[in-house]
Amino acid sequence: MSDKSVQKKKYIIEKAREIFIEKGFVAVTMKDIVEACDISRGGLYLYFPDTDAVFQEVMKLEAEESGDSFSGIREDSTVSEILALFFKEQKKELLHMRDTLAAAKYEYYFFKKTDKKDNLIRTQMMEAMKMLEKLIALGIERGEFAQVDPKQVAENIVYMLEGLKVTALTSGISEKIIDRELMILMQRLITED
Amino acid sequence: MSDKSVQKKKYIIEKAREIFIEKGFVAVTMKDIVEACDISRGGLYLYFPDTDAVFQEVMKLEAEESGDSFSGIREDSTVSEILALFFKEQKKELLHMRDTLAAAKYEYYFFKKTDKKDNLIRTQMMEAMKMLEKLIALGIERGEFAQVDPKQVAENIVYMLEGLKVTALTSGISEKIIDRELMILMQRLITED
Amino acid sequence: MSDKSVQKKKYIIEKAREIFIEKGFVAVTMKDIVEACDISRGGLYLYFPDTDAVFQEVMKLEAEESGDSFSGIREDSTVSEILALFFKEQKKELLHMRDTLAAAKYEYYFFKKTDKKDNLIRTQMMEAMKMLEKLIALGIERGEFAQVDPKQVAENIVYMLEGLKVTALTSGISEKIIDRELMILMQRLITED
Amino acid sequence: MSDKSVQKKKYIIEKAREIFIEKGFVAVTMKDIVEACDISRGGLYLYFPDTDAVFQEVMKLEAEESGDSFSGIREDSTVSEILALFFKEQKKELLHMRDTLAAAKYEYYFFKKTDKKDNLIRTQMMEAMKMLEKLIALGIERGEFAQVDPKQVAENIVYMLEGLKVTALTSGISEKIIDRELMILMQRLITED
DNA sequence: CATGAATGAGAGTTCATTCAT
DNA sequence: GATGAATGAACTCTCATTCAT
Repeated sequence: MSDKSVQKKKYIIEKAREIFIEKGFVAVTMKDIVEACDISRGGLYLYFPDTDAVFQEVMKLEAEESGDSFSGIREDSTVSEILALFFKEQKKELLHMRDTLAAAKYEYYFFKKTDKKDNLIRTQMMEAMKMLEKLIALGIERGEFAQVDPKQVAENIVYMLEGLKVTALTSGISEKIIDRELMILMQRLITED
Repeated sequence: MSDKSVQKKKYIIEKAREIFIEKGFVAVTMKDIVEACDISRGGLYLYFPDTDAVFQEVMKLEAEESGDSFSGIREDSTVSEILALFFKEQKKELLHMRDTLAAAKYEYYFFKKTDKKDNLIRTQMMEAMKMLEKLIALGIERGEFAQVDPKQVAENIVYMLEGLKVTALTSGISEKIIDRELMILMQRLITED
Repeated sequence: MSDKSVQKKKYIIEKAREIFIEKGFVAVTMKDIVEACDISRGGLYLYFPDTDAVFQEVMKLEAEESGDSFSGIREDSTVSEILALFFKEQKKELLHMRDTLAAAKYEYYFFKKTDKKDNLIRTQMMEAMKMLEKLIALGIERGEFAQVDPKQVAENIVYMLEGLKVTALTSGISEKIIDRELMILMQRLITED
Repeated sequence: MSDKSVQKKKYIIEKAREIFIEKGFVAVTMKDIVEACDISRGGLYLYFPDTDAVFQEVMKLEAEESGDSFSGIREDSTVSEILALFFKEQKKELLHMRDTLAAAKYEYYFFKKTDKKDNLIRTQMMEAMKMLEKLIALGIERGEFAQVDPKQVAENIVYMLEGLKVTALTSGISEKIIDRELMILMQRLITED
């Protein structure tokens, strides 16, 4: 694919992303994307065969870009500081769930009979779990955290975050509650059981 | 509405429920419902103007029927027993999320700009929270539970349950993990902080 | 299907027949049929899923209607007279092949991987062969025809008629030639070998 | 046109031929040809404006190449031997009609309102007739054949061959029947009337 | 010459919705 | 009330054809 093609494909993905955020996955038509991108009817099909393919690429792009996280970490940060940063990011996301692909992703995976292996939500949850597990283990090692089971606590955190996310999407969730729940999660690490 | 009409309406709602479980909310068409019910195209419109209206009634019916819960509670049950029963019910649901309206409900509320007041998910979460809060307060009063903040713990439980539910829907969740997470929730009530 | 539906279906088939005569099979679109029938886009799909289905019914109707042949036969006709009538019909058809479904049928069967059993062209050829065979056998019995092999001559006649038909369609064929070829076929029966 | 151009054009024609054999004439698109040749979309248009033009050239090439027939004829062959060779060639073709352009050609001429002069099927039929006529006349002269009307018998043979061809395409035809029908044609020349 | 991205016309198909019976 | 035929809007998808490079 030529350089220009790559650019155009990326442009389509970015435009489509906005639509998926707004309308979810199922409700989005190829026509919606065509109109958003202001390209011709057939033009879109040069790049993607269906909305599914577009959505996959949208998710892929997002996954790549989110790799930039934790850029604010300094070498000499304590584990608590890093974790605090992680929760801060999570809070930011929770406050803007409506401007996020989350709902579309949920929709997509609710009804896709997709191989468990290439389930992005699962993959990202697993990655988050592993990252947290390592971090917690390190915190325990350094004496910052209580003697908890790192893996178990990591999983617990991730499930709770999912709960907060989906609640934010369906019912809305206040900053106060977010703060409180995240606080509980953090304290559990520090508090002696 | 005549008696026969009431019956027919209920019949439609029950058939439609199966479709919403299978296909979610957005993907379901009036045609799907007509075909599932084996009624005439025009016939459905006598009862419901669109899928939205059908889905609302499906949810309403389900809410009414789920009121039958806690039927297994005996007068002399301890609070722990009641809570255990509640978690047992939750576990059962978590193991069969795919045969549940949950995904359709999420889908529905993700993209409905609906009045916060008639958001059934919210309502049901609130009810669950209040019920749990009272139960926990009672448990504390009776000395069964530790001195926790009933409201806060109730909310925490509900959010975690949401997290497990949505995870079950998108990625699947093993019985082992369900057991463990529910166990953690229960222990937190009993354990001395 | 209601009486009205049956009427409408027949109406569609008749209109479609004209189009198939004009354009063959492959080139005809559902849109062509819709426009010829002056019905709505979706309307046609209530009756037929695709052009293939329409064409099948067109052929079926034609097969039924062509059963009316040989209505001019009298009880006391000689076999020669009957055969002459048959050839007269064939001549009439050969002179108007362009107003016939023949080309569309050929097109249809050239590229359809259809079960040999439900191949209408084949079926009709076989029927014609059998009919001719019986007739010739009868003619021999009655002493009208020479002692030929009825089956073999019948087949020969049918293949030759196919040859004349397809030639008429691709290159045109003059009445003179038709007369001569049909004459040869007839004479072969009468002439002593 | 440069030498390279000529080569490329021939290459396209050969590839296109395969497609026309497989799909007939009407169903073939410029895209089909482009893909079969693995050339650029625009590239094809440099050589041919539409499928019609491609098909014409395909037929032209084939006509030229088929001129190689009768290469097996020796100077001292009898007319019967030459005719037998001709029928042998015909039989071979009849047994492999599906790997032949015949169906596409029929399709093409069924619906082309083309000038009778440049109708290749007609031209080729006429040539075959003339060739046969001469051959038969020669056979009669040499005393190999009975005193038939050469022109009339030649035409008769050609029409019958058309009948067998089109039957082979639509319904299939067994080797046994081919043999018998060709035998009948030959015998008619030899047998005394 | 050659490429292949881009366009837009047009065919296929599905459904929400209406309405005569 | 109930039916289901009919309509037409909306979407999907494919190609012939053009054109900048």
